[in-house]
Amino acid sequence: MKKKKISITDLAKELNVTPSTVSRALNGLGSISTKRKEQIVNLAQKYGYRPNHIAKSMVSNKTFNIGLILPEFTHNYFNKILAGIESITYQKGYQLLICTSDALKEKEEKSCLTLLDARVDGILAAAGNSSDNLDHFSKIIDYGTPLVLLDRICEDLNTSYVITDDFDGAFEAVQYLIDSGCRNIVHIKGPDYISTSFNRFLGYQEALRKNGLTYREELVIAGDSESFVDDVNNTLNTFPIDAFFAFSDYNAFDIVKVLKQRHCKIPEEISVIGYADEPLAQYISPQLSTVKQPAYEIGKRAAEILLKIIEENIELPMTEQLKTSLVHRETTKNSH
Amino acid sequence: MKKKKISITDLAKELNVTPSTVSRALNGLGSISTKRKEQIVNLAQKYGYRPNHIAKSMVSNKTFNIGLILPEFTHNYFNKILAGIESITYQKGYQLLICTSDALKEKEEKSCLTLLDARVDGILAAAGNSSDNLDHFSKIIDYGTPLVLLDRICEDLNTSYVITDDFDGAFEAVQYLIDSGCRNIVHIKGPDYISTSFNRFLGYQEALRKNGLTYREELVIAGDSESFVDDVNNTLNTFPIDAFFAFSDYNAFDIVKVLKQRHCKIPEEISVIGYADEPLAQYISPQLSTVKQPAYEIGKRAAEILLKIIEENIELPMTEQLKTSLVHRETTKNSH
DNA sequence: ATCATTAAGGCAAACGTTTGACTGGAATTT
DNA sequence: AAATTCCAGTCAAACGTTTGCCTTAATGAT
Repeated sequence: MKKKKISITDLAKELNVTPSTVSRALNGLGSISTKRKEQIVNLAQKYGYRPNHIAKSMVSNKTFNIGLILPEFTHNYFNKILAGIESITYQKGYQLLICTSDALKEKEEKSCLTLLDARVDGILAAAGNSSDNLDHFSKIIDYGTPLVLLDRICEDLNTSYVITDDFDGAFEAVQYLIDSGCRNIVHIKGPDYISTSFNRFLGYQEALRKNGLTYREELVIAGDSESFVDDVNNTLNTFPIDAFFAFSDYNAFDIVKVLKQRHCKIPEEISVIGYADEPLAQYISPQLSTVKQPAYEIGKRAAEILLKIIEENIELPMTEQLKTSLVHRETTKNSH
Repeated sequence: MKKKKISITDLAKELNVTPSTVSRALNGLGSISTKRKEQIVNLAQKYGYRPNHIAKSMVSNKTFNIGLILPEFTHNYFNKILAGIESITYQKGYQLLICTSDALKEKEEKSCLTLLDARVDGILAAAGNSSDNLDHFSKIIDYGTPLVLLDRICEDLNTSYVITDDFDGAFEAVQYLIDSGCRNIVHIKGPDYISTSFNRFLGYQEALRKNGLTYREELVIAGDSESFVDDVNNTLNTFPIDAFFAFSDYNAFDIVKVLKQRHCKIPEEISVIGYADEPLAQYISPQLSTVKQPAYEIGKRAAEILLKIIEENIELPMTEQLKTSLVHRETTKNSH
């Protein structure tokens, strides 16, 4: 059975002083005689007094809790983000209240309410891919709770963001492919309504354009399609493909599998670049070249920004863009 | 700026009733005329009233928060535990307050205090270190907060446990290797200060002993050493090795890589068994045989037990031991 | 017409803490 | 000696909610 903890009032009674005196003694505020203070501190020590954060929250309207909404925890990407966030919140004395959304809009909405009800001081959220509509987040903003969104920009939502430069990451990857001699580069595209996948798509196009290669719609395949593997095979049968740039590592894994089945030489005949640098990338054979997102850093920066907003009462939203880096492994040729 | 949320008192004022009436109307308790009730509910709706959980906690002495202490989140094992826990707590309307300990006793202690200070309804913890001093956990017990420990039993601590049998898991794995004809079995050992790795080490030794094989210190390699890959190669050069039993899948992956470089036939010449069944195990080639820990289940059961203790006010501790299972894939021979 | 019952809702305390305003007395200044 | 300052504390309200007890008025039974 949960025992009643000793309270400031209990201490006050035992010493025949008022709770205010005890509070001030313990917090070192107001003026209290050294003798009294010592007496109070000693008694608190003796009983192992611990302040009640809940009661504190009531009066201060501050919980030192940060809400975190992530789609799931089974992907390395989100774990690293979590680890990054935690490194900051721990240091600053905040606790993390976590919610998983399973990338379902419904659960995401519910999580927002739950966290708001819990009166968290701020919220960090990575919107799942399935929600093209982010109204539930505007509820957070309306209430005035600081919000930092990870990974995806949403034009309509006037809040802070920490994102990686998807355009640039994609551009760099495709530029590398071109530099290493590839000319017929397929892009595996993610859902259109997600800013990240759209930006990678744009980066792909821009890299082609800048190098005088024409963009061909036939060389773009939807990565989330049912017929994905078939589409890849068809494209390989129809065009003289020499490279793939995929929206995600998982798509890239599938492509490597297909190419191995077709006894294609990787990377001599066909190069492959993925996106995210999942740990798997290093373990498959050949090891996957990929665009590395600084997940830990993203979490860290997002937490830093959120706490800055909370503690310095900053009103205007800020956006921070982190750099990706191309990891050259075994599915790409050396560029000249 | 954080806006003040509408409170029960605000609603009460606007309708010239008392807060008690509003509270009862909203909770459907006490007797209130249908008209009044409707009026109150409508107004609450209009203003988007949301109850303040903090205030509720003050009077009920219940937070609907569960504290969670894990060493880290970058390993799949703990993520799965987290996912398992979350699946239960979400369903029962509890929130998770998470703390990472980095397997440091100091942080672990601090986390205990933090969670206690936050007045969580219960705590789930996976102890990270092997120190026999678990005073910080006994503090939780002393205060009467329900506690379920994961993964590791501590004799002195009279509380509930959900564990897997590392000794047994290791024993079974090594027994399998012996049954399939291996005699010179290398063990890749985890850090000494982690009890799980130590127990697996003991299981390895016991399996050898029981089968009349002598334990040889030279066949034990530290998995976390800088020179790990060199050590493996040296051992392979020096002894007629026919199997590896690794403390973790990641070590096993590295070994497979080394063996492939040496053009060793797996499993004909050398067998490999890992530990944990990381998702990667199925993606590498050959697919890794490994000891599967039911991580998701562990989390789930631990959460179930904790909530049972909390909600049914159960006093006596319970221990549940979950079975590991050997997953036979492509890095082990069939046993006779 | 009288008494008992009940429905509807008010009152106030409680949870643990903080904080602005106040007070009584001692110490200091003029 | 009177006026001023300062120290050490007290008082009470506030945060938002719940809940046991009480009051009022209406309803029903006799």
